[in-house]
Amino acid sequence: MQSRTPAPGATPAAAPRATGRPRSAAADTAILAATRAALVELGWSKLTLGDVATRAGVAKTTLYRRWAGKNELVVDAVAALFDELELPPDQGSLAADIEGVVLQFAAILDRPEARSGLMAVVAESTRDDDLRERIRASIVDPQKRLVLEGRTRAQTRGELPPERDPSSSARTADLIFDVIAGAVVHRTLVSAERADQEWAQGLTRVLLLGLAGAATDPPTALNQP
Amino acid sequence: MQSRTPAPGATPAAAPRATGRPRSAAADTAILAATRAALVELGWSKLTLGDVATRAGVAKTTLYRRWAGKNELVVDAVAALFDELELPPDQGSLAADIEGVVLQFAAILDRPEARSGLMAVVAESTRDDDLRERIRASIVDPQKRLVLEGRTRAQTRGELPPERDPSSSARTADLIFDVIAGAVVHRTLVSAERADQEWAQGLTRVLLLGLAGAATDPPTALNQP
Amino acid sequence: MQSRTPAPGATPAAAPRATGRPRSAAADTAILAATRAALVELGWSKLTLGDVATRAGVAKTTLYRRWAGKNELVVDAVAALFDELELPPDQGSLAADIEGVVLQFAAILDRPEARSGLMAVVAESTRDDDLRERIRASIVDPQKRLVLEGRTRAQTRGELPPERDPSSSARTADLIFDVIAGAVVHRTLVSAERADQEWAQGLTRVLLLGLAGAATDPPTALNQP
Amino acid sequence: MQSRTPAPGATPAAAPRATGRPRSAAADTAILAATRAALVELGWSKLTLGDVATRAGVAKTTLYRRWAGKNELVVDAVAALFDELELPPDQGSLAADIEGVVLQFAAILDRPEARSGLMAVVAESTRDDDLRERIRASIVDPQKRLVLEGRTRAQTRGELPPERDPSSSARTADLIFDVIAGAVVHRTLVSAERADQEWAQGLTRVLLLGLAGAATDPPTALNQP
DNA sequence: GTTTAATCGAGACGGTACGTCCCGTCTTTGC
DNA sequence: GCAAAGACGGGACGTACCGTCTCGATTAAAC
Repeated sequence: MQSRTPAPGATPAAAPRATGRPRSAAADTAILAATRAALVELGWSKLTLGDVATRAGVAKTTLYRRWAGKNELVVDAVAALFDELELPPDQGSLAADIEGVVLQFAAILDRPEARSGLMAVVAESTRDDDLRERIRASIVDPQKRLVLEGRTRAQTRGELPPERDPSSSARTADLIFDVIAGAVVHRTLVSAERADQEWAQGLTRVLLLGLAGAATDPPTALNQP
Repeated sequence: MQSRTPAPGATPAAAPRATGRPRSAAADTAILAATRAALVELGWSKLTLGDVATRAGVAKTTLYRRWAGKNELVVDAVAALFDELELPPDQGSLAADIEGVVLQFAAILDRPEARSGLMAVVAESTRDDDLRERIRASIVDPQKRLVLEGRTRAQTRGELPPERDPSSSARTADLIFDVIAGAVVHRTLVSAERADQEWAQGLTRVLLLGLAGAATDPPTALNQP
Repeated sequence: MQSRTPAPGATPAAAPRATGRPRSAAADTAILAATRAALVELGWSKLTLGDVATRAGVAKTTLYRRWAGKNELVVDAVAALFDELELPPDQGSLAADIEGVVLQFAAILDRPEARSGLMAVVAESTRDDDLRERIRASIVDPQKRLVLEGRTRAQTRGELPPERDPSSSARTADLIFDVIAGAVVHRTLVSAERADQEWAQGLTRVLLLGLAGAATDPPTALNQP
Repeated sequence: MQSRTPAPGATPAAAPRATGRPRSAAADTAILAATRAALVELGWSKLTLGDVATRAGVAKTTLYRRWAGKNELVVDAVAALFDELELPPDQGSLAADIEGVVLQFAAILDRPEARSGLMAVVAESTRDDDLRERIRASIVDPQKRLVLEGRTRAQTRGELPPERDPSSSARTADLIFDVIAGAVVHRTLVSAERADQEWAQGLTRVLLLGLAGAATDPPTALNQP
């Protein structure tokens, strides 16, 4: 999770240092919480690391010892919001599962610390490959997992046929993921409308019908009316 | 286009001031071009207004006389990229029209000045209603127009039935727009993959099949398999 | 007087810039006064440029625009104390003149802003030739002038013979100056005793007798008893 | 020598603690040597205690356990340079003795670790009485001893009359000491010229003639020419 | 041979000041 | 009255050291 030093909890077997005063684990928690609080109050652009340190009751140096900058810090702070992201208990149908995912994502984007924080780091990531990889690993991939789990469930239920071509299958999953995540973000942040249950149902319907048709029709058929 | 003073070109008849040296029209062009160049070289976060002024061969005061700040300036600079957005000549089918829109939007997002500039101002707009309105008026609405024009064309062609319920119709158009724009953005910036023709075809197919089904099936049918 | 930019008042004919807002002359005065006040209250080592700027009612940037650092600033601030250094009106005798110079120098070193400020910059100057030259020009040379004037007066009065060998004459003046200034500094700062009138008379007596003897006796006589 | 704890070697009888790991004697030596090395390389103002500790191969805590701060450490480090200060074997004349003292002091001030270190702690001592006392005890008094020894020798030789008034005698010794030390420091650090043998002879001559005259003439005679 | 206690290295900690960068405003001269 | 130029007060940056603290590991005298 840290940027400056490898996460110590990730590999408990390999302790990189055995000497010196150990880092305070409480500091990490306090800093991330303070970051989210500052995001809510001030937004990304007015958030300062000095202020975050003060809120966390921590020296600025402690903060810089763990994170390389504002971007990395906010990614970790926002990523924690996505840790609660779980595919809800089996709803009995693919449609209900998709709708659940959409609403869960919409609920996160309803939180002000996610709204400005998330888009801001995405904007920064357009010029920083490390940052994009960081976002992918700690924010995007956990979401994507839900899409893949949902498909597995649907296949178990028999709603979807088992996959034949793995590469085409991955491409489809990517497309669905971009559509779901992209639509929710665009609706919420650009169109500035709530992604409520009715809207989620509409999106789900279009997606399911589109996928059902795509599974049967040849891909090029639609371009030849 | 300006933020501080109403655009002089818009209403040439009503000149609010008649004395003193008139504002240089060339300065506006130079400033916006310099802004785009700085976005390409430096990205949003490292772009400074002082640097833009220097690049444009203009004093900082001149810049502040015309724009209220970085956000407003970048919105105008990026908005100019969307001026070229046009529904291409009738391709003969709804699918081709949609695909054209998708690719055109993808082409704009391929430009580095759009990538970071656009997302950054969207992030800022989450805490600034004026800015969001500004973005909507000069960037989002021109895109949305394409979706509406495409539907009209398809109705003229007979591919789509004429609208019955105007409110449901608007809701559907909004959904499509959020899906298209959101998917392209997510694919391009978050997943960091090119939105090429093959991908555009896949998205178009899902969309068309979804819409076709949604037009016939009752909305709730899918939730009751 | 400034370090960053050449003193504009020094060469009124050559104006280096004709455009832009001119520098505030009041700021210079306020900053130097604030520096002396901070020296009195805090001493050299606890003096911070940020604090000086605050006391002067000036931004830190304004201060850095004019001086390169703490050393240069303090040299100028202390140098102003030496501007008042004047050979007092003719006292009628060389002894009285010397005593006057000693007491005047002692009076300056009695001020706390001079005590720590002066020695600190001298210490720094041991590793910075520019700084030493700066000290020489604005602090030491004005003092030295008094010694030379005093000698001229004494020659006019007939107390001292006119100079024959200019180089030996300069060497003697340097020696006298090092003795006077060095003794006052050492007495005041190292021995930490007041250089009062009684002490000044003692120093003056030794100096005059030593010089009178040196003018008559051959230099090497004393080493051959 | 230490500041934090009483010097253990000074009073070997009174050991305040008898158990636990004893302090490393080698550490003291290494730290003082490292301090002098750092003074030579970096000068006073850029010398940091962390760097000294690293150079000495010692933890920062070890250093702080023995010295209270930079000032105290540097005083001890510089004081060691004055340990070698000895009145050279009897040269046969007061003049030669004085000249020897002057040259010996000049030799010490020729070393870069003394140049900036000494003046810097003197500057600090203007606001710290403990520090001044420390400097007096470990640096100034050893020098002063030479002056007193030189006078005793001269009296033994018959060059100087035995003292009659002890208080006036002490005053004269103080004056001579301030003149010698002050002149050498001023010549070396402020005038930035070498205090070589020729200069030392000049100073010695003035001093001896001055003292000889002062011993015979009434003090006030010179003010009434 | 244990115990005991102060030492050692290492390095994280809460702080303070640094000197720089940029902000958005202002005060000039000149067109 | 606008434009270029640049100084202004202000705020945040990221870094360097400060002097303190918490670690586990020595190390020698006391038991």
